[in-house]
Amino acid sequence: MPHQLLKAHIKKHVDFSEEDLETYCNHYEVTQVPKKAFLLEQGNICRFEGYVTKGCFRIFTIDEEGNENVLYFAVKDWWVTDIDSFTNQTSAHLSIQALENSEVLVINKADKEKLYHEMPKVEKLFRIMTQKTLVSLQRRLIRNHSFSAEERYHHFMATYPEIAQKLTNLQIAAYLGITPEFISKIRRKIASQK
Amino acid sequence: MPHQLLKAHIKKHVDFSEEDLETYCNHYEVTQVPKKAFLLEQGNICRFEGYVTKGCFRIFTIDEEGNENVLYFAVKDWWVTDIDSFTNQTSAHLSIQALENSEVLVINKADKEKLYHEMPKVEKLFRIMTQKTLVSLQRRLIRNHSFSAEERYHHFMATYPEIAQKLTNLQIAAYLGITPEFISKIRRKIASQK
DNA sequence: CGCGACGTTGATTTGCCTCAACGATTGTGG
DNA sequence: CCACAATCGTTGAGGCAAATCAACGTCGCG
Repeated sequence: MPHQLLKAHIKKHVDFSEEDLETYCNHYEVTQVPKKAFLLEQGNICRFEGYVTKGCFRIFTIDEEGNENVLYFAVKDWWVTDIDSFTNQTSAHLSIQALENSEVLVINKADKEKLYHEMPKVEKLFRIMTQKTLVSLQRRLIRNHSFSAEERYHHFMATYPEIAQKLTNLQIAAYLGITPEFISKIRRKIASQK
Repeated sequence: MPHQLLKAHIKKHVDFSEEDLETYCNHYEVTQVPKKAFLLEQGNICRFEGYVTKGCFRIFTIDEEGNENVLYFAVKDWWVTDIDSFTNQTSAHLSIQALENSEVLVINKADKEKLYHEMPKVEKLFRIMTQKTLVSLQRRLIRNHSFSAEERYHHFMATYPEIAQKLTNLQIAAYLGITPEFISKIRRKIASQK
């Protein structure tokens, strides 16, 4: 069942035969991740690339002052990995933690390399997906420059309502780069306008 | 000569035979771009993917309030394109302008698609390069959250001294998301410390 | 030479943070 | 199942980093 989701995901991006899909997806293993468990911790080497089929993750770093910065949240149909650490097998800058009981399809480095080699279409798939991710990150960067904290909050809530409802203000704040207190003040403002 | 630069660039990332390199690079055409000329303007469709061999470009957007936000600067050995517009042939969000007399190797969409199809290694090359770009953008996003304006300025100057020397304060400010006046104040502070 | 773009500087303002105190809600062990 | 702790959300006072606005000096260029 979880593999069906992955297959549908792939078909949206590239043209795979049913046979290729089968071969490819068979290398992914279903993993249950309990709430609060870490899939990856900053400093370790990322041994997997994951595709979320259930639940929710936060992908974040902790800087020198101990502040948590959330790079993104991953729910059903999103990918989770530290790309840099996974592709180069170097120490990870990112941590990945489940915010609720979750399920992920994971593939290891050796299998992934083998598939890149044996199935050129896999290169294409990930070239396209990485490009899409890059474009959305570029837009987010520009938004961070041209929007105020309040505008970024509204944008996030409007764009990802299903994700937002799984999160605490603290987590949203760590994603937007603002304080939870300030989110509270934004909410009050909205409430008073109604 | 400009093609040699591109060849060296490719060899750094993937394993191409001399023959493959030759075939591939022959599809790139040398283009001269005079200072202040636009390679691409927001709203048009991006017909090219470019590799800079000389000069300097700014890749930016103008938001509703008329503020310019610089996504990045491209000098020798950097790529310039609006990925989203180029891959989907949709209207561009980005503008690309030469800051000095420059030279670019460009390839058009049809040739690029043909090469993706005929040479699977090209998929790999761009998958890898896009991943690297993504990682550096992720880090930049985190830096924007955890660093102050002054720290970001110092980081930029320390990381890209050769690029910085080609830029005005106004351009650096548009890249960092701060005002040119504030850069001026940072500089004064540095000067007074010596 | 004179114009326009850029850099500097100071005064003022403001968006957001910090800190601290206090409810509300959730989770947990007895 | 309740009590208590821990975590989270709210609120307000005060502070600070950086923006805004305006004026002026300077440099490169037509």
